[in-house]
Amino acid sequence: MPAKKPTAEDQTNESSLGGAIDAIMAAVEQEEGAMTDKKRRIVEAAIHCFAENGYAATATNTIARRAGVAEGTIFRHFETKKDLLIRLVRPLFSPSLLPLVAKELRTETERADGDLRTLMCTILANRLAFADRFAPLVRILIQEMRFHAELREAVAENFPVGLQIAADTVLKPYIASGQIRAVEPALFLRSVISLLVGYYVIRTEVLPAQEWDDEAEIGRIVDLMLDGLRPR
Amino acid sequence: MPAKKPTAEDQTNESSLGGAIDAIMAAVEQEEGAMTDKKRRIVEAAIHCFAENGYAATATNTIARRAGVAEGTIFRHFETKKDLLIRLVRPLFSPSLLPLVAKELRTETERADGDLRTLMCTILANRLAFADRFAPLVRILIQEMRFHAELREAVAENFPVGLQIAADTVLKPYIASGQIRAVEPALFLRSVISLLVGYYVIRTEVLPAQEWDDEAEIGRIVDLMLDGLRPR
Amino acid sequence: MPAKKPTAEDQTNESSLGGAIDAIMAAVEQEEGAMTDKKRRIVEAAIHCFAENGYAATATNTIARRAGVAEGTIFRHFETKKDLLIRLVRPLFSPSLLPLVAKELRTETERADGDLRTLMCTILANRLAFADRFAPLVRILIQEMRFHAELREAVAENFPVGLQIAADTVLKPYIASGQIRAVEPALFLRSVISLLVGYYVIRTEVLPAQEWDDEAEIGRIVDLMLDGLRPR
Amino acid sequence: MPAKKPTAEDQTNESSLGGAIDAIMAAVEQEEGAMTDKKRRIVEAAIHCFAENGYAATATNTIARRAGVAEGTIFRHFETKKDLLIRLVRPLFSPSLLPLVAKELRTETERADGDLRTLMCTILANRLAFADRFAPLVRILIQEMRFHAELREAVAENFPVGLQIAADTVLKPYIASGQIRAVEPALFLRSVISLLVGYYVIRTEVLPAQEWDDEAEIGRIVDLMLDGLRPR
DNA sequence: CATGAATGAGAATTCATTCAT
DNA sequence: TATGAATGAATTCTCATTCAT
Repeated sequence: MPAKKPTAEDQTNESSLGGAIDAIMAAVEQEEGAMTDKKRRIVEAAIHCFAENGYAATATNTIARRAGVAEGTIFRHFETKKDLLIRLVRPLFSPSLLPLVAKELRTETERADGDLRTLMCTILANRLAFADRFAPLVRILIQEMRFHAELREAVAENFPVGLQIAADTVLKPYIASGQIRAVEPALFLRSVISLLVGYYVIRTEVLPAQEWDDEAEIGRIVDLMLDGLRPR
Repeated sequence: MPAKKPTAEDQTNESSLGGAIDAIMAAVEQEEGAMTDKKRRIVEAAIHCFAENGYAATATNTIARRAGVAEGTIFRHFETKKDLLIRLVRPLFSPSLLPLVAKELRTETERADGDLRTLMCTILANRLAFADRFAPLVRILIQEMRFHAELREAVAENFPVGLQIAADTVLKPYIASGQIRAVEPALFLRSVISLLVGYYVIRTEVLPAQEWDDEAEIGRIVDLMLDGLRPR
Repeated sequence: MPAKKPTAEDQTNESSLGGAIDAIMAAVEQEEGAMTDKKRRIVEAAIHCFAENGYAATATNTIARRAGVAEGTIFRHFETKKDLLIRLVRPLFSPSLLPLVAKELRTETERADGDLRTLMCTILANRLAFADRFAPLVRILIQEMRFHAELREAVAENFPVGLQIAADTVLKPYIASGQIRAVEPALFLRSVISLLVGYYVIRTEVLPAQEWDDEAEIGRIVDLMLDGLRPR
Repeated sequence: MPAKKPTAEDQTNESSLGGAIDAIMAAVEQEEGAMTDKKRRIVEAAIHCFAENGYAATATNTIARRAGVAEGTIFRHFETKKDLLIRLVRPLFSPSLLPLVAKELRTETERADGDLRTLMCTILANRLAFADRFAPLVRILIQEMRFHAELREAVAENFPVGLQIAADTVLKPYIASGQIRAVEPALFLRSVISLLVGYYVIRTEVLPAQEWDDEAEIGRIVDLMLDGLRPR
């Protein structure tokens, strides 16, 4: 018995991904169709490994061990290692995901009932929740985008759509009603995203040990965006 | 050596590092001491390769070929591939670099002569120039930080110092004089950095093909920061 | 599988291990469990190479070529080159081997029926046969012991047991019956082993070209041991 | 300053060779002629390293560091690594060494004045002293002989001479005078050497921690040789 | 579907040796 | 004589992928 037979035990369930994995697996399943148990475990393990060590530094052998399957099994389900990467990230651009976000946005807008501050807080909070839910996938996407044209293209295709939706839904009505100055939509979006991403990175990567009160922090960010640094 | 704004051309041809490399090499040389010609070429090639393809996906053999040296020569100068990575990035935390930035900040503050908007624009412009000058190193640092504890530690050690300097030099005097509302320094810094980084990424990574007018964009960012979205 | 006396011919042609290899492979198989054909061939080739050129001077690539397998295959079955070495030598300390020797000793003792000379001749002859049978492994063990703590430990663990058995089975009864002077067991054992090893080395390493009559030589050694140099 | 400059400090003077090194260096010097300080240190370091880790596992770089010289310096004094090995061991076969031993033997014989036991004890004690004095060289010789034809040839050329001397000086006269039975010289020599080597190995390699009383042990060995195991 | 032994190209690293200074 | 940077072939080990079972 030369090579140790991998077992499910080998899966180090240190689950640094938190409950996120369930939402992700659901999204992946929607893309991939029905999955056998082994395939599901491969996907899960690959997300773990890619997110933690990066694509290039992850051996298929490592994924197999973590998934508790034979190395060959991976290649029964995914043509190549790269194919695995791409199909993992794909759900992020699922046609069912972006419209969902758009719909959420619209609902939030209606609920806020014209109160700009409430609206922005809700939007940011929801985006933050989304990021948390898909954190490992997003992390993989961001890490690997630079090195894989396929991923870049997927982003390029889908991102503008999201921006347009956001601009149309949020920005225009409020500029029209005079509650927001006439800023460029691109600047507005970039700024909101930058501030949110900045907070997200600090919270999860730079100072994860610290206690964070998302609601309060988002409130401060929104206030800064709305009122600026200068005293009124 | 003035910062050279990267353009789309740089993305495609072989030397995407542009003139930046000279400033970097000078900084590296200050850390490493006198370098033989071959060692210099190894450093240069490694920066290129790591920045373009990532650390894990770069073979030492590739670096050697690009540097025009034998593969063994790399290991005469750097104990391991990882050692090479770490010593490349080190100049970013050079004791001669951070104080320099601090000094620049002070000079800028004095020059602005109390005009907040001018000051912030100058600061952002200078930071942007710095990023451009050390772009490849910064890119390597950001890409690899997640995977190498040594890099994270170096950042953790040096970053807070920079923040403190910024807070003391810029924020406090202006809050004292009533030109800035009493916001938390952490929030202020995070926001400024987020907005600047967001712009930098968009400009160099997401839409490098577009023409960017740094001065104007920085002006808009500063206005947003100072006045907020709401009409005054 | 009777011991085959090595001759000068064996020294020069490729398979200097002669028929010994079969007995060895059986012992290795008992330790390693069922082995694939390729693994068996790796073991065989490694024994050959290590015995002939030493561990440090043997390239895994050489072993692979001799075994007719890909180099990678070696590392599928053995974690490192050193692991291969240690697992090769292990059968020499197999729990199934030492008791076997002890049992042989007892049988020999009984058969000799009190005749000391016959007994000692039988014992030496059997030990010589054992050495011949496992010659390559023994050679590897002796050559590499100095450089690998793991091997030394294995010897240190197992050797004393063998000595004790020998002392209890052979020496004590004969001292008790007055056929042997009251010598220290340690001295006795060391002497017998030294004389036998000395003969073995001369026969196989120093003067392998010469014809050796094992039975007669052992007789002379035993006579010397029993009667000494002085005329009686 | 990429590579650390080796200094004399790097010589780990844990001197496992004991005072032996002086006698050896004198012998080497007689072979090599006058030596520069650096060359002497190379020789010393090489003896250390080869004895401790074996020839194949010792890097010239390691020798250089231990000697506190540049790697290139080794090749100024010795054509190749193998040349270094061979010239190190050569003093063991120095024309000045073997006759010396022969002369010692004759002196010992005369002094013993016919008393066989005294003579043999003296001889063994002297041989043991010799082994101790040249231990590292002897160790290297024994370890590497199997792998280097040059060494084997040197042994083959010189060993028989020593045997002949021993036989003529010690054995023949005592057989003639009836103090020793008419045993084969070869058997006699082999036995004495085996017993002595056996003791030496046990004392220095197997149980070096134990306290050894050379004189007493040699006495026991000689008694065993002379009187045998059977009671008289 | 699943396995896991086998592959061989390629990875990082080592090392004896050369050579300009 | 001494240096140490440079070399490039060789070495140990890794890894994505294939394929017979």
